[in-house]
Amino acid sequence: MEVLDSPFARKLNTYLALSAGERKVLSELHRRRRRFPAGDGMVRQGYPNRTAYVLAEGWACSYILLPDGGRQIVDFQIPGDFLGLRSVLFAKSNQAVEPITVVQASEIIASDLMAAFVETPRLFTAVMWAAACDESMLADHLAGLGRRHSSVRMAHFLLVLGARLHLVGLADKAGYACPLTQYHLADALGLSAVHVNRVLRELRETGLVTFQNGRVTYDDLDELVAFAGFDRDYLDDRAPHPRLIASSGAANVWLRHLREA
Amino acid sequence: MEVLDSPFARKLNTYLALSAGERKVLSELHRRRRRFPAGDGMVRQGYPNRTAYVLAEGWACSYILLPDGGRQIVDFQIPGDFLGLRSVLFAKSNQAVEPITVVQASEIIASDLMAAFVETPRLFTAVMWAAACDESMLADHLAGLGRRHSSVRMAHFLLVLGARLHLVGLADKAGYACPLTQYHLADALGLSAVHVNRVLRELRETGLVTFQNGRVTYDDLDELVAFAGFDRDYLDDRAPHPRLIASSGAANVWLRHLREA
DNA sequence: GGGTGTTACTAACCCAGATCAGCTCCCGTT
DNA sequence: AACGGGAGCTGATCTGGGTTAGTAACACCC
Repeated sequence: MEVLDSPFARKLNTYLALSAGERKVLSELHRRRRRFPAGDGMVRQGYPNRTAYVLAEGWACSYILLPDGGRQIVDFQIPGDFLGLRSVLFAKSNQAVEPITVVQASEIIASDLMAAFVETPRLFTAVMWAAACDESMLADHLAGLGRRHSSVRMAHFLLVLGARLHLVGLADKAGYACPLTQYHLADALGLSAVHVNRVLRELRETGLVTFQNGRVTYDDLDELVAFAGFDRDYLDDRAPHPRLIASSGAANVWLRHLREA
Repeated sequence: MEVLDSPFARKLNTYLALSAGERKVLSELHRRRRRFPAGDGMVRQGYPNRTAYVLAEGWACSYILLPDGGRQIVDFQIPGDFLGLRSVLFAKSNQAVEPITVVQASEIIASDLMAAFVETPRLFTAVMWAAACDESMLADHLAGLGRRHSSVRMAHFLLVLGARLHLVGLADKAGYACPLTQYHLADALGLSAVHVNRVLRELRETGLVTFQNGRVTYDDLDELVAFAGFDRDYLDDRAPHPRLIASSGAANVWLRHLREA
């Protein structure tokens, strides 16, 4: 199989096989590259911002700062993820975005995106699917914070992250490279950094996963999956509805209606 | 000011003043009414489902069932809210939806919605805005679960709910009618029902809010807002970007491009 | 080569909130 | 009138995870 030129294309391709033409259009969206050094805010909370990006390389996170100074990481962005979509739509975003490593991102201009959709309507379906998928993961994250105990929450989180990275070819059955610090995990999982350390030790000592030296290594994947109550079909079940694929995309329905009008 | 005919129209109208024609198109979407008795599942977790609804009357909630039997309520749906959008897009939804009271909902057929967008493109902007707004509230809920203590979490939650109900004319400065039980609050806020009771008592006894007999009453709104660290402009800040309004909607950009193609 | 910052890691203690085990009140059934 | 079930409410006890207060290892920089 041909190597796809960007993680974004690779991700979209997973459930909606893209034609050569569609891939070309996609790659043209990636013209305006920008580089962000690690740690510098890309989007600030409460400030207007008008650009969206697609992450090409590196990791970032979006978070909410609370009045008492605490922060809650809402999501991590990995290669292939959209970034700052909300801040284009809203006058102010309630979230801030910060690169974790050095980040390479392609600036997406709304009109370019629209034009791309027009040229290749199936891209619309694919992008909508990716967005809906993200929201579904957000709900899952929320359920973990509300109802899972720390070690299960951690185990589940590491597995979801692995599944997402797998989609863009950055993880395999053995594990994945992970630039997060224990502080990032704490802020994402609603725990203290101290407790994150305890939980990671526990998971390591019981032979489930090892989080160390910037790598996550599955020590016993089956046990880990069982312990976390992780749905093995995690991302598969979020595949677009067969009907959508069969009709070659909602965008086509849209287009047909437009032309009849 | 004229009374708008549905909560959905009323909500969309708040930030994007709708013309009479647009309102008419909207109301036509509401033709296929369905009634759901309280308690019966409308969408089941893990089952395919192909219909989306707009809630016209009553309350519902969407939740995730965890392997250990716990449940986490992800969101409450109040009149004017979309419902089951995800389950149209995905083969399976990871969430279930259940009416809390008797629910009147309008079945929305994808092609009707598309047709409506074509007739009145600004509706597209308005609906996208509402969807993005929901996602932003989801992130806020998540932050509460991760980083707010029980009483602040509760206070904040009751205020957000009030703000949402206010948008559709179901709340005023004094409070609002609320059919939720303490168990609902527990499952939404990640607490035990016992603790919910204690927190509600505390808030009542300190003279901030009273949750009783199916009503939420603000006893001291200013104090409550301060205590919860609630952003007074909560929903205002989620207004669409001025640019969107000025250009009379993203959908127009979209349409223009389509016609040039 | 010492100074300063960041991340990992640990132990001791404490508290927010869970769990358990009851209670009452209300409303709808038979 | 008796029954049952759901919702609200409360006290006693326990515990998961927070907080505080450190140490150690490794950067990077002057």
